[in-house]
Amino acid sequence: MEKTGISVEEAVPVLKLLADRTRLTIVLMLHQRQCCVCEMVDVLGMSQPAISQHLRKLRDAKIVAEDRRGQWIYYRLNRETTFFPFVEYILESIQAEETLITKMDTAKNINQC
Amino acid sequence: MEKTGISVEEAVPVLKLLADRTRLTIVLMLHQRQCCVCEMVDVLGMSQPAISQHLRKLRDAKIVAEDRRGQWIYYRLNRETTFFPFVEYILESIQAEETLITKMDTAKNINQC
DNA sequence: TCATGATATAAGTATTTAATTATATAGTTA
DNA sequence: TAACTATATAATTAAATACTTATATCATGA
Repeated sequence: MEKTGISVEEAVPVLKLLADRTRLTIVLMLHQRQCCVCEMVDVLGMSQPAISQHLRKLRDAKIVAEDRRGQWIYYRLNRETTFFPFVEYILESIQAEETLITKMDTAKNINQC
Repeated sequence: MEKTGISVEEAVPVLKLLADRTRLTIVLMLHQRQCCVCEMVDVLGMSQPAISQHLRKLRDAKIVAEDRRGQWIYYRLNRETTFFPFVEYILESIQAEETLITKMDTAKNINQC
């Protein structure tokens, strides 16, 4: 059992951000592959501002990072933090619903991003 | 990397409960050994009702369990849940402050529980 | 049985949070 | 440059949350 060894102070804000169904699903999606916002909107069936606001929190906390490519902004997990192994293990402990991948593929086809 | 394989629905409420400094410290204490409420009050320097209310939430979610022994109620981690391995790994990923164990010992001496 | 100590519950409150709607910004293409 | 698409931000609001203080419960021991 490998330890990531982060402090309570470091762990709490990370756990807070993962402890929301919408954000947890977002990071689970990003654990599969990078995604642009429109895909998340489709998959999660939620308003675009809601998704953007969740992404801002995740970005501020450095859990995710963005890459702009033309019109689209692709999000990905930020692997450059001390707590990334902690986040990664949590994500790997969670079984994404079967439908998540299906929905991600569908979203990718609907949007041309 | 062994997977605990819990669902998003199962993970979110567990993460919500762990995503609080006080509760996370409580479960970190219980990961060391069982404790009674008065020890937690001492270690965390918080009011007894505040601790009791956190414990109720943790108990309702089956993250912890209680054993009454006379006047004292000892709490411990509840190992009988599907999500226990998930909780355990999170706790093992977090370095408890050096002072925590010291404080736990001191509390144990101050109270006769 | 009465006083005491340990813990739980209730009621109230201030803060945080996650949504919504409306609007702004920024890149793309005609 | 104008229209369009993708994304972000702002303002607002309802709900959830983590305390506080006051009180109740429950076991123990005089």
